[in-house]
Formats: sequence, structure tokens, C-alpha cells
Amino acid sequence: MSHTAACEKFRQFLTCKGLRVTNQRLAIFNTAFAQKDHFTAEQLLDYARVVDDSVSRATVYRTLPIMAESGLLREVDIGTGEKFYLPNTAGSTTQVAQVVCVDCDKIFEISAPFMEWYGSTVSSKLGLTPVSQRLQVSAHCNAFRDKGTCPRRT
Amino acid sequence: MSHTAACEKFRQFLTCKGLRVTNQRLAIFNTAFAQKDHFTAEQLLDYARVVDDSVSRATVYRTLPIMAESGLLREVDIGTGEKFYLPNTAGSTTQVAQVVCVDCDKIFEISAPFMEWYGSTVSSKLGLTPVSQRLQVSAHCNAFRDKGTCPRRT
DNA sequence: CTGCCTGCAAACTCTTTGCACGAAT
DNA sequence: ATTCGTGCAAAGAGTTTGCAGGCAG
Repeated sequence: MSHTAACEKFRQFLTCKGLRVTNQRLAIFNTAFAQKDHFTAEQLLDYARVVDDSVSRATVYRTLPIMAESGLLREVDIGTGEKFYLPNTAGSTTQVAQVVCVDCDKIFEISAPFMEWYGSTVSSKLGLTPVSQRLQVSAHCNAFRDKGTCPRRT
Repeated sequence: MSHTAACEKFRQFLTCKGLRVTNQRLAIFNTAFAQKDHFTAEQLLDYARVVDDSVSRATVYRTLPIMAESGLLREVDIGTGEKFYLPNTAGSTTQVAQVVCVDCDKIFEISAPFMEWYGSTVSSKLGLTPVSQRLQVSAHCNAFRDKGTCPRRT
């Protein structure tokens, strides 16, 4: 999905939900959707302020859940205290797992369609209806272990 | 593993690591290991204070990572802001997934040995060595949906 | 005795919220 | 003209940490 098409979808989503299309929301959305990698709320604030310096931290935090609900952004919680976000360029129904390198702080997104099957199977045995599932692998970097550094390292 | 055997293992772990066997650490460990279900740091503080009212919040928070490292306690992070803990009565190498009911706030622990295989497979493709993996399913309670309540509800 | 361990309270991180002003519809 | 959205700063939750005194080894 192109950036402009995504932006149009976001505007539609806002209108559809009775929410207003404000400059701040657009600036935040455009900045978020332009990212190539995972980012945090704080990073998004910095980036969005370059485009529109009137954007505040509060609005970023208030807009992130809206964008996530629209399906245009994915939220990733790897248990480090802060949440990460990622443009959802693929279809929103894709099931993905994360592989997190503890040396490089890099997050890899891996397609894992079997997760949904697992969630359904296990839930039904407990009399539950699955809502979502997440699968995360923490790993060490071989390159870092061998050479003391890694090309992916920040 | 019996409670007394576990306590002995904990003492050994402390000594082995050059850490001191204090009354507070023992009170916290015994309280934690007596739990039948998941508990939070704050709950553990309350429970431990019944046994030894000199136990402080700081010491609970400092002891929890030690107990987790010893393998006698498992740490479960379901992304709700607070961590949960659970006595590790089975062997420490057991791979478990969690099913979290969003209606009842109940956490089910489910054996999922394939997680380890998945972690290894995916990691090796990325030049990584797996450290740990977690698989969590969020689900709604059918009983709650149908009757507006659930026997597991707190 | 030595120095790790402790309780207390303050600090910290990330996120949420109350309020009065400002802008979208 | 309404009403929702906004920035600011303070509050909030959960956890960590600096410090002076206390207890294990």
C-alpha cells in the first residue's frame, strides 16, 4: 500500500469514527507511516515535530491507539517497558512473530500463521474464544559473540 | 519438588552465588513458593509481611530476580504493566505458553514444547542463538459472554 | 570485623489525565 | 456556534536506586 493511499484510509477511518482530521493527527500519521523500522512513542514525537512543531507528547500518545485500531499501524510489546510501533504495510490479518536480538536491540518480524491455529485450539479446550496471540523469541547475535560487534547494532 | 527441598535449593543457590542467607530472603522465598497461583510483586510483599513484617518492598523487588535466576520461580510478563510470578514446581526446562482470559484475568499455563524448536529454527536463519521464547494467547471467556459472569472471575 | 543487605523514601520511566484554550465541522 | 482536540504540566503505576544503619559470614 502506498503512503498516499494509506493516508487516505486513515482520513476515512477518522471520519468514519466521528473523529476530526487535525493537522497534528495527519503529521503524526505521515511520520509514523514513513518509518522503515520499529519506533517508540518518544521517537515518533521527535520525528513528527520536525514536520509540525506544534505536536505534543500527549497527542502522540493519544493518536497511537487510534492508528493501531485503524489497522494501519501495528503495536509490538516485547516486554521492555516501552511499546514499539511499525507501519502495517501488509494485510492487517497477517500473523507475525518477533525475534528480538538482545545484543543489537533489533526486532525481526517473522510470518507465523500457525499462531492463529494454536490460539484457537488451546482456547477452545479452555472454553475461551481467542482474541490475539503473540510469539516472541529472544536471541543472542552470533556476529556480536564472535567479533564483539554486529552490523545491525545501533 | 517439596517445599522444604525447594527451600534447601534456594539456600544453596544463594551460598553458591556468594549471596547471604537472610531472614528476609527466606521469608520472601517461602511465601512465594507456597503460592498456588500467579502473584505480583505487590501481593508477595503483603503475603511475606504476614510471616516477617520487617520485609520491605525494595527487598521483594531485589529478591524476585534472584529467585527467578535460581530457576525456582518463573517470571511471566503478559504486557499489562506488572509482572507475574509463579513457583516453578516442574522441571525448569519446561516450555510453557500462557492463555490469558481478558474477562477473568486468569492466566493458564500450557505446555508448549514446540516453542523451543520454533525459536531455534527461526533464530538460526537469522544468525542468532535463541535465549528464550514466549507464546501468549489472549482470549475471551465464553461463560462470561453467555451468562455475564464466570466461576474463575475474581 | 567487614562488607553485603536492608528499609526508607525519593527518583525514574513510560504513559495517562485534568484543565483551559483553540481549531474542525 | 458547538464540540472535540490540543498542549501543558501534573499525576499515576510499577519498579529501581542512594543512603545510612544492621546483620550474616
